[in-house]
Amino acid sequence: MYKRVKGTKDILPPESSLWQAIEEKTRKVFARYCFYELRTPILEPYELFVRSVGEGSDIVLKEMYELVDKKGRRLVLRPEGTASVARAVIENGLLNTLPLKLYYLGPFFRYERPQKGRFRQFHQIGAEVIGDNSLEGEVELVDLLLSVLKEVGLDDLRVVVNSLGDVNERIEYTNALREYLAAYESKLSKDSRERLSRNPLRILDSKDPVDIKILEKAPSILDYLDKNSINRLEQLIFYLSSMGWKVESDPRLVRGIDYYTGLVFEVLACGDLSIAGGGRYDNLIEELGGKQTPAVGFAIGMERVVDLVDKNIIDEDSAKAVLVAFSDVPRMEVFDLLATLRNFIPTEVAPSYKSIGKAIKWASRRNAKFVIILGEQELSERTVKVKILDSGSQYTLKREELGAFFGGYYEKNMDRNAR
RNA sequence: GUGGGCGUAGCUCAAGUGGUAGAGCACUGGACUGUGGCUCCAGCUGUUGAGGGUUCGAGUCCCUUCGCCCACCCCA
Repeated sequence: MYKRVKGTKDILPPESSLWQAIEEKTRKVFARYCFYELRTPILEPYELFVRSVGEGSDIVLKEMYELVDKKGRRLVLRPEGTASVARAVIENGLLNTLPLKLYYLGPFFRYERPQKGRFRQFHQIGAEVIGDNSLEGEVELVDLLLSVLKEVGLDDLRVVVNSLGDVNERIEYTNALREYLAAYESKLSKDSRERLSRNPLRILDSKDPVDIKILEKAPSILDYLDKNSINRLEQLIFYLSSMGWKVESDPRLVRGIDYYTGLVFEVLACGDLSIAGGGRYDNLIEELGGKQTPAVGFAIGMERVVDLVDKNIIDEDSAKAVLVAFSDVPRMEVFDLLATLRNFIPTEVAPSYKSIGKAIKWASRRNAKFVIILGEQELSERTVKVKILDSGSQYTLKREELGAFFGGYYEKNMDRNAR
């Protein structure tokens, strides 16, 4: 027996409907903000992520699915979206039409130990604003992020923001922090000790109680940011709060990907579950060979959203019909009637049972709203019987009358699918 | 990579200290042969995740292995 590979998932009905609903709703919000979809390949060159995410990052060091193709090219299954967007934007010459407001949605891959809300093949919804370094742009992006989450039915949302400053500010702060922590080196947790030389900022994220105690008196990034950076962060908080969002600043918020500069943020739902994150990356595009171009973006973890979302955002099961045809009805008549019915309502045929009762039972188990009965009698009269399962009432209709009968349902259901 | 929990029918789960693998749901048929939901009756479903060991005898004890879940790490 074959099994799905570790960390992957089959999304079955009815859960797949939930995924569809979330995707549809987010696309609608993106459209309202005039963001357009960019679809990039799942396969990317290995080097792209070494350059962008950072060669010392965990993602590159141990989490990428790498493969070598038949010509010896070193490829990876994309572990995140921003680098691909940057690559595509540069490669297709879109830097001449700034600003760009793009979104994407799809599978990503990281070789990690699976756990709640985390898979090896996971799905992100992301957006990037490229070629805009304004405060307004940041406000809009975070507002967009929260609007998407709200649209899919998430309510208890909170966004935490911080600034990592520019390159110089960050280096200065990193040094100060390292110096402070070095004094406590022997008391720090094992993980934190390892990070002390490589990436002391990450220690700020530690959940070890002793570390947290030590960090209480550690220097704050806020002391190393210039007035403009701080001002800007405060304004961002002000505007977003005025829009009704819950925003707070946390000088300890850092992100694990190297390309972030300036603003970083994270969205927490239902208390402290992190479901989305992002930030500004003003140097990435230049780093990847484009001209210097500022940019901000975010990514939402689909699996985490699916976990939290109220399952009943799925549109109530759209009405459908089951055709029950007696076994002596010529098959061509059955196909013909099916085709007619399907112009008006989603329809499937019941398997042939000995008794019509079984067939109706089958239909009701399948949640059909209507049962269409076609037997010898109906055949000779060119009619069908339409039974409404909820009420049990039944009508004899001529075939030409079917359209009118299902007209109301047609508009309600087909319309929705078309959208 | 580290630590913990768990693998028994399609699903949810039983099976005191080792002693004939079971129930509910689901499914199929019948009571009811052109009209569902209720009820009753009958039937179907298994290398107990896999491999090895101890034993007269292992779902149960021991070892190995695989898988799933959870936490850490990291991140969405």
